[in-house]
Amino acid sequence: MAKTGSRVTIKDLASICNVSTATVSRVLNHIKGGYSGETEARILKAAEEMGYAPNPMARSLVTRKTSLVAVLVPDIHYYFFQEFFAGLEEHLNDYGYRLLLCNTQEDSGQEELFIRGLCNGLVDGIIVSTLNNREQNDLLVELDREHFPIITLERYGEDLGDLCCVQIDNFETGRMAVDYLYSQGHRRIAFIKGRREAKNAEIRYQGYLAGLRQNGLEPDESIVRYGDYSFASATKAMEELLEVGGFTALIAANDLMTLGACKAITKAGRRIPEDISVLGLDRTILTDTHEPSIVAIDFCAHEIGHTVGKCMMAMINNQPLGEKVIRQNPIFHNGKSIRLLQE
Amino acid sequence: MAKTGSRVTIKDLASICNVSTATVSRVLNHIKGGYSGETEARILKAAEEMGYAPNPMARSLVTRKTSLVAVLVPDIHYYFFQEFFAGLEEHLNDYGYRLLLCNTQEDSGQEELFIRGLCNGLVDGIIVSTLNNREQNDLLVELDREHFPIITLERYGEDLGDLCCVQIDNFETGRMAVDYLYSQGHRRIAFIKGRREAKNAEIRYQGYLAGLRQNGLEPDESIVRYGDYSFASATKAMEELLEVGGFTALIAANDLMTLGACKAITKAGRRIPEDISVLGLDRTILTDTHEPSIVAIDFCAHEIGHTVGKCMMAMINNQPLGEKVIRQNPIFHNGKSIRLLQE
DNA sequence: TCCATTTAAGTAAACGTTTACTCAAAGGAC
DNA sequence: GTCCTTTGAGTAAACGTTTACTTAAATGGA
Repeated sequence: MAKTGSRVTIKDLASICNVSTATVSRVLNHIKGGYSGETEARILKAAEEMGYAPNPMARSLVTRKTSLVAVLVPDIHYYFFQEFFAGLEEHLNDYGYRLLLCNTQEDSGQEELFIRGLCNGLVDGIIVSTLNNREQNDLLVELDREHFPIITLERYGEDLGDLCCVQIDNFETGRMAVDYLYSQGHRRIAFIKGRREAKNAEIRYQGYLAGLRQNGLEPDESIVRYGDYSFASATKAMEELLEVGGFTALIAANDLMTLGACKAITKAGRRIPEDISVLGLDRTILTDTHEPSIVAIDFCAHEIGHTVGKCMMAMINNQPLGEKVIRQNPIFHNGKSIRLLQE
Repeated sequence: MAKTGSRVTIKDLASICNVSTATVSRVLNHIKGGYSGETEARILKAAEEMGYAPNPMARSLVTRKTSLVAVLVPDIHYYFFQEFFAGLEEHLNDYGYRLLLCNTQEDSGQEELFIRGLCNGLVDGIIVSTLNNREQNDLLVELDREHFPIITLERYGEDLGDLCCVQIDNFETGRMAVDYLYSQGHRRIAFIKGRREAKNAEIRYQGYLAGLRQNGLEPDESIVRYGDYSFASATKAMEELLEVGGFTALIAANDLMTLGACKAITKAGRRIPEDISVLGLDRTILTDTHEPSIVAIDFCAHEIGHTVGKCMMAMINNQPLGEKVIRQNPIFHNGKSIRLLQE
């Protein structure tokens, strides 16, 4: 029984049970009406015994739904995308959906290739998560206009039309970081930014500035440096900052730069957090396992995954979506305790 | 032109070009013969202009191939699986294949559910990677017997039949680690093992023992401890080892335990590597970014991905596979330099 | 008893391809 | 001119479902 590979079809069941394929289909899909309880039991029993499993291709061909969703990420090595994917999968599996994972390798040419190859019937929807902002939004907007379910993550641009965009609250992230350090008594807070071109990095910096002003502190560009998100770039930036001096806390724009900064600090013989407090934007396994332990802001990637999953199911089922832009609040993460800052 | 969402079919092309669907199909699939150059050009032009894209479901229904492969991993958070997935994707994308990624969450019940749901026509093959060895191998063996393409990673058991198993050379990993430390002058080498139930952890330990004997060293159980692969377990194990003392080097069975051990060492006021040399089995981003920098053995997950991709394509195309068990040699990784130990 | 309604099905088209088979015309050898 | 082969197609079945439409029998009310 339940032979896994045997190709028993709905026709086989029909002929064995002396009914039509229509009846079998109705029973198997639990469509009410159109058959007696006796017939139902007979068909169900036969299906069970013969190990019937529906052919997803045949079904999809007629229903025009595949129960497949594609997720495009720039690079699965980023902790954020791992968390995001896990949350999304958790949500969509409940609806019988499976996920195609595609690494675009931060190349928008690749991205377009994937999208064009997937949107024509293979998947019911596409989720595009971008590392930073991308210019090439036209294709997405066009698909969206044709009512093909598309959701983007952290994508920015003037021409996004009605596209459903889910974003991290980058501004709040930066503001929140300052707030925390201020509450710990810090009055001079250095900042290591992300790439100049990165929109979200810029927004985090704006949040940092707002946080300073809100607490009556004067922004000072002499204790702000650019990095390129890499470990080494932050080490270098931190060395420069240490020469300038005059601050008691540091905010770094991502996890790798946080670690890179820490290296420069300990190398210089300063202690964390006694001499300099370090706060990382983007809590990941790297910041979690770091010694000495550091404070970090959690981007709630797992929760974002759930949110996106919910939106995607709504779009696929043609349900109203409410607002098109959803902003996920970051969570403040200090050692083992996690709490939501905004209710 | 090239309207992405419009559903132009082969029939549309046929009627516009005044040919049959068969001819269109032949042209589009580059099947030689059956049409003139003039006809070919006309059809190709129309297809381009109307933005024709074949319906993958309809095609799959008749060809019985979906160009989809499923990858089951216990948890995508493990660096090994990220690397593995990236390598596999790189390889299979070249053949027009896309990957379904499924997190089994280290639960063999989940694993079975996924497999049963996928093997009936949705994917052309399944790759099952296991964190440790699993008992429930029957389903896999049965599918394999029915010639459904299955490849397993790091799976162990008596009853694996003709299953294609790709494995890390865990034995060599342990042996190699000892060899390196011996070459650096160490004569007393401690070891933190993985879980007692884990087959691959046990094999690594056997490699460690063999490495000791091979170099004329006497194994000493007093400087061997069990961990459970977690950071905390290694910190605890290391604290115990430090009390025992009498060693100058340590080998830890994975990346998290390597970091956990380092924490205990620095907390105890000992320096790395001056007082104690640390060598990690499994090089990951965690060991890469650790300060002070540590030596680690790379499991070549990316390369394994390529190997598995090659095997999978061979199985799908009914080509001979050669040996069914493939063992991937680990690579020795010291800071930035990587070199193969065995040619 | 007669008519209307419900129940329990069956029929057949449709989804968009691929492909085995057929076939007519043209070309070439003799 | 006849026969064989090649070329350039067309025909239609098949893949395994779903579903709109039809139908016959049973049920129920008056």
